[in-house]
Order: sequence, then structure tokens, then C-alpha cells
Amino acid sequence: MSDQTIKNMEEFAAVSGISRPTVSKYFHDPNSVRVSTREKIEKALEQYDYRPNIFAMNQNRKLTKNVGIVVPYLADPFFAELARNIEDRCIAAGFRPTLYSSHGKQSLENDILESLRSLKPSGVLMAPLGRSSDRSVIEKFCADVPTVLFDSSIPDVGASFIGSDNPQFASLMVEYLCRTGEPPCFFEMANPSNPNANKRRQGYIAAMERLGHTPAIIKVGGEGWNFEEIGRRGGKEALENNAFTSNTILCSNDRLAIGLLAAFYETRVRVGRLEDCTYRVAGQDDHPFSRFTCPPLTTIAQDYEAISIGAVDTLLQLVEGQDISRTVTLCEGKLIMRDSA
Amino acid sequence: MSDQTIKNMEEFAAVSGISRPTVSKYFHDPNSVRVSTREKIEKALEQYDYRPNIFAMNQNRKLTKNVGIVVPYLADPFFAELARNIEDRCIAAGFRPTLYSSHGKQSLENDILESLRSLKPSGVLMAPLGRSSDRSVIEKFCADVPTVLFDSSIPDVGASFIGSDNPQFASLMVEYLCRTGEPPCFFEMANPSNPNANKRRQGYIAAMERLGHTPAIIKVGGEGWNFEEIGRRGGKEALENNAFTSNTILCSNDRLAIGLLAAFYETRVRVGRLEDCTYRVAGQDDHPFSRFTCPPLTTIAQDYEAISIGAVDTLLQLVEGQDISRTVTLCEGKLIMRDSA
DNA sequence: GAAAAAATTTACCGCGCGTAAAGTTTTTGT
DNA sequence: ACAAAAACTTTACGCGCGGTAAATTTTTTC
Repeated sequence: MSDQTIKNMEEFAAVSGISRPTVSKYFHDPNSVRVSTREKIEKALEQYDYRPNIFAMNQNRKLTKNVGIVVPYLADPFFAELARNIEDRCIAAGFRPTLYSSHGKQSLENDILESLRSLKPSGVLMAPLGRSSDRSVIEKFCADVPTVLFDSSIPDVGASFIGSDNPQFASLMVEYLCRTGEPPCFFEMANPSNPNANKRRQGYIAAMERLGHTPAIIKVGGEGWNFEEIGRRGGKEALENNAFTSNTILCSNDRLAIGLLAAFYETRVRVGRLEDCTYRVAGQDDHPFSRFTCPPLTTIAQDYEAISIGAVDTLLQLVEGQDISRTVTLCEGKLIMRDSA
Repeated sequence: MSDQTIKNMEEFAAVSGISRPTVSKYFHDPNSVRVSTREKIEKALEQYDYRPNIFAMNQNRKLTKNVGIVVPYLADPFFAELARNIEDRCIAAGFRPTLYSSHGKQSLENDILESLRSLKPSGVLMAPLGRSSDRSVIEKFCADVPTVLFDSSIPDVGASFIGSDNPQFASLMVEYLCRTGEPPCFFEMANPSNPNANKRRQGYIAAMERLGHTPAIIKVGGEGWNFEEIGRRGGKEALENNAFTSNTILCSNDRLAIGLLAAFYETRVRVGRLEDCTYRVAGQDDHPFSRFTCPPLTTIAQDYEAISIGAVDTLLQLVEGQDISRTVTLCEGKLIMRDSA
């Protein structure tokens, strides 16, 4: 490694004995130059440790190698995991992903899109806030930048959508619960911020009716993204008011279920499928922590892999100019049987 | 809003009736121009929706407005929360934070620093992996870019460090536990990836000896960042082998405690400070989920606020050229009494 | 109302790289 | 071995903005 410092591509081209345009071509795609010249460049690269100025590179390029990843709430390990998967795949595909979290706030979501615009990303992968998203802002953004939505759908917005088949989630769980015990009631937030919640409720109702049972829904108040606390408080109230119409409770999502389990524990009500338990509780998502609740939570696993692979693949197709029509992909969930139901 | 599209500052200057250099000045500091011209520019800004090309801006500037935030493992809600705090503060200070997660891997941590270099950030806030960090790489990076380390210290590396007073954490908890019941044994990973673990162990030992008790440490095997599972498996084994020398267990961190609680639940051992409980369990960190464990976890709260404020403030001072000597700030923890101990 | 101070304009160069066109060298195929 | 194709080099220009010095205008000061 020489100590001479290389300022720009011009100088680097000089020391490697290759012309600057060819060097430029090399950095664009190492396989686009002759092997002999590639070797020369790479030999120089080892000696001089030069790398192209990323700002100068992106200045004239219409499509940068940047990719934006936007999730609604990164402090939710579910999104953190998903983001991690997606990030890895983007890097593997030769892109530079940048991760953003809307922190549950519409204003931040809008700001992120604004700032993303100026990064000229070749594409964006976005899980919108949902109910509290500013539809028109997202719509405009998607019109300008190839964007794949995931997790939460916004009808007709984005180049494509990939998420979970939420009605199937609820249906799968209802069938299991009915097969093994009392038909469940449904526990959810009164004003869910996530549109998936509605589809899960509908899936629950449909499955119950199909099996000849009467649906029963317990709604709990509360705003924001602190689902566990909402589930805990709501669960306690529901218990006090005898609001649970069944000994089996299907929660709209795992985080709500985690809170509910805490409420049951507090009130010394035992949960599980054993004989000495008075309630069964099930969740949906297979949240990273649901393995460690007490009892471990029976739930429906989201297909992280399928969603992340699907989202990134779709975006790559878009970026490579394949003008595909808007597709909606829904991934099936898998029943994860643990001790809570 | 006019539909005419503005390509560059030249054109924008034209439509706003101001010369380009003055417009440039405005974008750097709106208060550096006369109010009348500022109004003109802002009026045009509303009409034409122009924003300077960020790549062209950063090309000639040595210090951009970029700030990097690096955490070791974003799927850990503790780091997600911390990152969220720090992000907000950076934005408030007029910077553009970019969030990176090393995902527990040294290679990724190194890659992130590489890629951060080319972003020419004016500063970086970094929580290193710890034991598995490549010290020399981080050291070199810190020599080139103003970097404030947080959470995990690497001795003498970085412009400053801010984290928790880990010995104080353990000490505080030991005192409380001894005051209210049996002196605790200490539950930790055999090869903790985080250097804080060592300081907590030392703090535990010191506090025990100061109070006239004999320290007892239970080490469990396991690699990686899946602490809950390590705690659960290790806890079960320890229970089977009668390894717990006390009915009170202080865990090295909350995630380990969460796993341990799951192990206890599985084996139907009741945990808490009530009479019918056989064990007491305490954690350290006040992990976002520890409020919802069964029973809710007694723990020591990290001072998220103080750490994020301190880290960002220190970095801002550095960036603004104040050549301060390396400082080490340790934030005290607060006892959070819940039901587990 | 003139002098001083401040803000703006004009004019020009530099940054590091992308890219296109035209000419040169090397490789490929028969 | 030779022509065609492919890869490379040279030349030249543009991208959008930063920065500066000198000239000009506007505002402030007394």
C-alpha cells in the first residue's frame, strides 16, 4: 500500500496506466472491461486504496444505486427483523440501502419521503404507517420513484404490494382453536393504526361463520404504537367487566397478546391449554418475543423470508426497467403451536 | 404551485428575482440574507418547489450535514429506542442522520464504516459491537471522522464515550436485593459480546463483598445476539443442575432475564417477591419489554435520555470545531421496582 | 444628505465524474 | 493471415453547485 494519496479518478487512472473513462467504466461494471485491464486496475486498487467520490458519481446519474427502506416503527422488533432481511438482500444485489423509521408519525413519514426524493434512489421499499399515512403524499411519491409497498397495503398505490394474507391468518387460527377447544372471541384495538387489523377481523368473522359459530369482538381503546400496554390495560378492563365471551381469545396481533398475557398474569388467571388453565390466548405475527412469553404464545408466523425476498425481487425487476403491472402478493401464514393455546 | 420544473439553482434564482450566489447563501443559512430577499426566495419556494441537489452540494464541501448512527443490533428494541432518540436530536440540530445496524457481525460493522467514509459525514455516533469489533478498523475510522462512541466503550478510541455506569447498576441492584431478601447470585453469558457485561459482573462482585456476602456466578454458554434463548436454555440447565446458589438471581441484562423467566415458567417455578414464589429474578437495562414479562421485571433503567442527549451534544461540539479532550461520561441507572424481585 | 456599512450582483474557476464521438489498438473468427 | 468486431484511448463537454474577488447597489448611521 503506497502512501501517496489519490485525489480523483484522473490520478488513479494515471497510476494504473489506464485512461479515466475506462476506469470509470470499470467501477460501473468490472466485467465490462478486458481482463488484462481489469487486472491492472485491481492491482493499482490494492496499492493505492482509491474509491470514487460517491457524490460526484450520483450527480450525473439518473439512477443511483441507492435504495430506501421505510418502516413505520423500528422499535417494533417485527419491523426491525424485516428491515434486516431486506437490507441484506439489497446489499447482495449491489445496492446501497438506507433505513428510515417513521416512528409512528405522519409528519416524519412525509419528511422521509421528501428527503428520499433528493437522494434520487433507484427504488424504495416502504411499509407505510397505514391509517395515519398521508395517502396523497405517498401516491405522489410513488408516481415519481419506483416503490414497492409491503406489510400495509394502500389500495392502488405503489408499483406493487407484498404482504401477508391476513384473512388466511385469522382463518387458520380460528380453525385450529375450534378444533381443539372453544371457539375464540377476537381481541383488538378499537382504532387500529394498521389496515391489516381490519382484514384479520374480517377473516375471523368469516371463519367463525363458516364453522357455524357466532363471532364476538372485544375492542379496546388506546392510540399509538404501544400495543403491549394497550393490550394489558384493555385486557384487565375486559376481565373485570367479564367481557370475554369465550375462554379462548384470538388477538389481532402478538404485541396485543403479550400485553394481554401480562394482564392475565397480574390477575393470577392461568393461561394455556392445560387442564388447570382458564383461558387460551393466541396471537398473530410470530413476533420475535412471542417465543418467550409466559406461556409461550401460539401464533401465526409471518413469512419474513417470502416477504423480504418478494419485495426486493419485485423492486429489482422494476428498477431494471421491466414495466410490470401492479401485482399484489399475499403470503400465507404458518401455525406456530406453543403453550398458550 | 407552478408546473414549470426548475432544474437548478440558476433557474430558481431567475424566477425568484435574486442572483444565484445569494440564493446559495440563503440555503446555507436563511438568516444570512436580508429579510426582503429572504421573503422573495421563500415566496418563489412555495411556487416552484425547488431544492438544491444534495449530491452537487456535498461534492465540494469537506463537511456535509450527514451524521452516521451505528448500532450493533437493531432488532434489539433497546438499541432501536436509543437510535430513535438520537435520530430525533440530530434532525432537530439540522443534520441528516443515517441509521446503520451491524446485525451483530464484525464484517458488516467494518463495511458500514467503509461506506460511511464515502458519505463524508461531519460526525458519527457509534455503539460498537464490543468484543467482536475490529478495534484497529474502528480506531482508524475515528482518526479520520469525529466519532462519539456510546453504550459500549472501546478504551481510548473515539473522540468521547458516553454510556452507563455499569458497576453502579449492579451495585444498586445488589443493595436492593440484599435489603429485601437473600443476596443474589449472578447470571450471565460465558462469553458476553458486550463489554458492559464484564463491568456489571465486577460491580456485582464488589457490591457483594462490600456487604459481606460471597459472590456466586452462574455462566451459561451460547453465542450471538439471541440472548433470550440463551437465557432460557441456560436457565433450564441451571435449574436442573441445582446451580442457583441463591433464591435470588441478578441477570446481567434484561434479555437474559426474559429468557430465564420463560425457563422458570416452563418448569412451573413461580417467580416474584410474594410468599408463594420460590425465586426472585432481576434484570438490568429496563428493556422496553421488561414491563410485560410475567412477572414484570424488576430492573435498572438505563437513562436513554441522558445518553442520547449527551452523545449528540458532544458530537455537535466536536463538529463545531471545539477541540475538546476525550471525555468519558457514565450515566447512573435508576431502580425500577416491579414484581419479579 | 453624505459617508460608512452591508448586501447583492457579476464574472469566473473548480469539484469529480458521466458520457458521447472519433480514432486507435487488440481480439476474434474463419 | 486478414478483415470484422470488440475493447480501449483521447478529446471534449456537461452536471449542479461552492467559493471568491471586484463592482455595484441598497441600507444604515450620524
